[in-house]
Amino acid sequence: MPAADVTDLDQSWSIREIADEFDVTHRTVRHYEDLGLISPERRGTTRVYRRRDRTRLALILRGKRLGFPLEEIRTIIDLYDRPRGKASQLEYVLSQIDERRRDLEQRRRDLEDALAELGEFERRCRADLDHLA
Amino acid sequence: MPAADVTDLDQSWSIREIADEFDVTHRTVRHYEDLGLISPERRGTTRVYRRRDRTRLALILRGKRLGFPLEEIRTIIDLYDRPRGKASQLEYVLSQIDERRRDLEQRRRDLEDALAELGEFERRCRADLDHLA
DNA sequence: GTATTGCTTTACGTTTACGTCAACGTCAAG
DNA sequence: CTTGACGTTGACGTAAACGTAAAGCAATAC
Repeated sequence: MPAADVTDLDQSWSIREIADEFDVTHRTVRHYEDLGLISPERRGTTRVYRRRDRTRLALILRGKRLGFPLEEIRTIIDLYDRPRGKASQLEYVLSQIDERRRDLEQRRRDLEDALAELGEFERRCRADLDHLA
Repeated sequence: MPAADVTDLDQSWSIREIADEFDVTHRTVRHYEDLGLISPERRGTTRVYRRRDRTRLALILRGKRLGFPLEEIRTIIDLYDRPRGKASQLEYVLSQIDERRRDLEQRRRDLEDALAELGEFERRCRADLDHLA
């Protein structure tokens, strides 16, 4: 029996299907294509999305949740996909990785701070509440 | 001798001073005021920023680094500042805190995933590089 | 057949987050 | 007293990230 799940390399989806699945509109998906973030195959004029496109879309959406602009997300995705046969290219990619990590770690610090403050605030609120009872 | 640092409750700053200090433009600061995120005193027509405004600005900018829209940031700041004398109000605040925490924790998961992927990618790049040498 | 459904492109509209003038007040320095 | 430096309020511009409407092709549904 043929695999019917996502691990099937030959499986494909329509724009509506992946849009629904990732909970975005088809317009959004096309917008990402306009910006060069995904480039689905075409069957005639119709877009055909494969596993690779799903992976990219997932990366894009996570990047968005993290607050990155689409252009920056594109450079990140391109970084992952860029050919890196020569040492000089690899060195460059490694430097980019380093830059990205710094960015992400700054965000993590901000996030931890925000969560800590939230926790402290909650503690005070609960104390106030206890005091009222 | 009078305290000359930020802990001085009476200290105040001009729009230019805090803009420079937080590395934003005065236009940005005024924009935040238009949206009701900060409301500095006025000496005549001139804006006067105090410690409370600095705290808010810091919160705003961290929110921005985390990718929150300004309107959402306002609801968060208002949450911190809202009067919460009655139990019903405290309950509401606590529910809001819970919602915010969920959001932040989702972001943290995304962030951890992104960092993990980046680490794995770096590992592969370094392996490729070693293989070339 | 025609009608509906789903895909396509083109193109203009909208919201957010400011940038960028313009036009003016005000206060200290020269 | 005029020149700057810094402040003010509009008001319009812009880039990003889509939304939305128009108009058309193409296959299935009746």
